[in-house]
Amino acid sequence: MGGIPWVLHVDLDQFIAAVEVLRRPELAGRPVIVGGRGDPTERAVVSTASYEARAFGVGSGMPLRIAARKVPHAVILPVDHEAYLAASETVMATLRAQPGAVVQVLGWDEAFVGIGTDDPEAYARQIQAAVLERTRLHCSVGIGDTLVRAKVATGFGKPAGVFRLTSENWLDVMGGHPTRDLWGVGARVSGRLARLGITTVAELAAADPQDLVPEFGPTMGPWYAQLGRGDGSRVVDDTPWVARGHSRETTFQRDLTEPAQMDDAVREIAARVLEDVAAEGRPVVGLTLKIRYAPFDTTTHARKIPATSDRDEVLAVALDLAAGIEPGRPVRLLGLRAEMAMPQDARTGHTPTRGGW
DNA sequence: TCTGGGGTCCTAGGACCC
DNA sequence: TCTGGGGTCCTAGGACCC
Repeated sequence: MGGIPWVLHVDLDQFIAAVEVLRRPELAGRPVIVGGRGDPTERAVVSTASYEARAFGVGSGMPLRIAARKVPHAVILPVDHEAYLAASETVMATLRAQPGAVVQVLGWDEAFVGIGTDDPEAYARQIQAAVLERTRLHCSVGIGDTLVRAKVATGFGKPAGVFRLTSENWLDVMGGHPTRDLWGVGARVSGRLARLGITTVAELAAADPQDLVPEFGPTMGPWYAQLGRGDGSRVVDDTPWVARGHSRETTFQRDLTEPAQMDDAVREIAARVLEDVAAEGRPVVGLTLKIRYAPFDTTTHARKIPATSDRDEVLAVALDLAAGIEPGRPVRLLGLRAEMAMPQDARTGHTPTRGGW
């Protein structure tokens, strides 16, 4: 494949809501909210809202209860992981089928596509058409000369558009934006940057990386400065992802108060984690129990263990960690994460790090 | 606005070792 | 018996993303 190397970032538009509307065409044009088990009286949050629902101020992460209050006539649906996974796999297969494409999956509804071409816009339109034809789903495409610029560009293309962001126009387009609009800068970090007198992308781009070290450390400080410039890796890496671990957690509809209930919950969660781990055929090397006490006070207890694939051994450690739950405090959530041994080739191979981007 | 679930990575501080 | 300086491993917590 000839031409200049480009990074494309493909992002499905309102993915989850779109999948739901596809199988229930009568919902088209209506405010659709997907979250939890679809019951707004339960403890749950919004996974995705359709554009019609977003117009009422509903967004992902919002408690379902609040969303339902804001849009009383909304259609509220339960999360259906299988359906989204199936749709996602079709989308990713379509991307991989594009001539010359190197595909790096980022999640259910987004991926980087590396391609050598002299007309990235035409290639992007071709991708959109192929995805639409195969799945009836619309996507937006960001074009960039780095991963970061491609990822940020997509936001300007939504919905169903294409936008190009390179070193040429990065500061013109992004310079005046708050640092929060960068991929990897959240509410906390943007606040800490603001205390250093840095509120815009242009200011972050102009910052001396070394000046950020005292606040953010030797890895993250320079990384944020680089992010401000939009610089970083240009390499789309299609190495299959190897999970570091698997976890399950449950927010109880009513807080648990009895130790026996908590032990039962840990057994149940551990069984599900072990199922996920067994599917990988790799031994467990560490466990982390997550406890959220009412009202919302979260802590973790972790332990490294000698590599084992024995379910009873893992369960015994999980229960031992659970013995550290403070007696007398109502528990809102319990979670368990199992860390797995990395396969030999993955350990020696390329491992993506935040600093590396 | 009473706040999910599944991930990843970074940092700080203590233990321990030489 | 006023106390160094690395290095590594471990745990807890924080931050971010979709």
